[in-house]
Amino acid sequence: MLSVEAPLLDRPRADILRAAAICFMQRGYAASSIDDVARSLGSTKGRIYHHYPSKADLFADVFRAGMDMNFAAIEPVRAQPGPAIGRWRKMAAIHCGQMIRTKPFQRVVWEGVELYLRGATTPEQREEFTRLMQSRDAYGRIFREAIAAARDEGDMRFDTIGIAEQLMFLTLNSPLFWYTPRPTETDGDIEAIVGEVVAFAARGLGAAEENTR
Amino acid sequence: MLSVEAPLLDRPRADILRAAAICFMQRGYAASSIDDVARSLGSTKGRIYHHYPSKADLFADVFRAGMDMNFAAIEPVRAQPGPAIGRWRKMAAIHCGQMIRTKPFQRVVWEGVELYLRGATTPEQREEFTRLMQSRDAYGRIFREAIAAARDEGDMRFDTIGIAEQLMFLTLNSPLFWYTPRPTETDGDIEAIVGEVVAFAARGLGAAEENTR
DNA sequence: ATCAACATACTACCGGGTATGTTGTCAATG
DNA sequence: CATTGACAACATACCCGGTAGTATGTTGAT
Repeated sequence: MLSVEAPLLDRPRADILRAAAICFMQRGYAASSIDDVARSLGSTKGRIYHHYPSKADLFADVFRAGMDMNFAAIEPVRAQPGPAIGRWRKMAAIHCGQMIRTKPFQRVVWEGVELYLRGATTPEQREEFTRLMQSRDAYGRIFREAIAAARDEGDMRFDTIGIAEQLMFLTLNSPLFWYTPRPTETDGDIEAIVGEVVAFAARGLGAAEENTR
Repeated sequence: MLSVEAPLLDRPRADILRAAAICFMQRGYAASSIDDVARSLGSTKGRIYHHYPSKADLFADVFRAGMDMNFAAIEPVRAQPGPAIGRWRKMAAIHCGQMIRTKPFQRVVWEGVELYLRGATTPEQREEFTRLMQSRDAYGRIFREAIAAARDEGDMRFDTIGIAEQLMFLTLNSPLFWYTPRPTETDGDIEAIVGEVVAFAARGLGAAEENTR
């Protein structure tokens, strides 16, 4: 599930990506130095600058990898037939699981969105970031259309779709901010957490109590 | 509502606080420079360092001011009699409104919590930050006890109280991340947003549909 | 022998912090 | 009532550590 290589075919870059993701997660983009990332790899800057032209490009590639993993994860259930609410429940559970299992990458995605919205990008980086944001928007639209369809089918009810989408994503993303892996943790433990989060989001969106599965 | 002076009695510091809050909100703590804050005040570093010994202390004081405003805001309804769910609904609405109306300060509180949890503080600052975190925990406990009581009274249902508290706060805090003030906005518009957010959180916590008021 | 994949050494600059002016106010004093 | 001295509230000038980025080795594989 943490396959950075899959859409990459590029082993040396994958190691750098993982280390960078963890570094950016721990200290944030601005407070992370390239030397930090290199040190956590037991290497030096030269290695990183050989593969990435700048710190911003490295960050952007972590962002991209995170989004790629998300798209890949929901792909199997994305076009599944049946009522929208069933599709949404599966997609939501997968997405929430991604936040837990690939947390470092997803925190970079989160911070990347914030950096973009704050306009904290140089004009050159702006173009690359805009592409990444379009990717994220496309991903968001999949969920938005699912809950819109579920509302049309009478399985959800909420007022403003924009607000509903925001609240839904924040709920599903919330493990990014409070989940910390425990040594003895099993897949079942994680699924239990995901279950609670998805249940909260579903009820919040006005869905009935777990009729679909 | 945006009275920084109230618990301060110190006008010059209040101006610095506001400017710092906005700066920290826009670029984040690490990427904000003291010169940035000073520039936004039409001044220079000297002014700020005359009132605050370091950047971290300035940040901590913005944090403190934000928490003070939150405590003051919920004070009137905090010990109100009647069923817990009614108290919670009012507290939740007030808290959510705070996120909108005093957004710059609340984003600093948010980032302060993150910095603390990441351990991105020097040993000296650690002590001050610990006090601030205790304040925030005390604030959180007020809400936690409210939803716990509401569950005992049969008006809410959820499994893990810890997760429920996290999801509740993230939902109520969410305007921090997507709300942007519009020029033509009225108090009614804001209250409409707050209403939707609180309704989402209430349903998420398993409350019935607005029977209490 | 060439080149990818690094390491090393170096530069330039930004930003936190400090040391040192400058100015207005206000209180005490002769 | 004018003077002076002290101090708060800043501004200016400077230092210095850290960091992004670059330029230049070095080495192993093909």
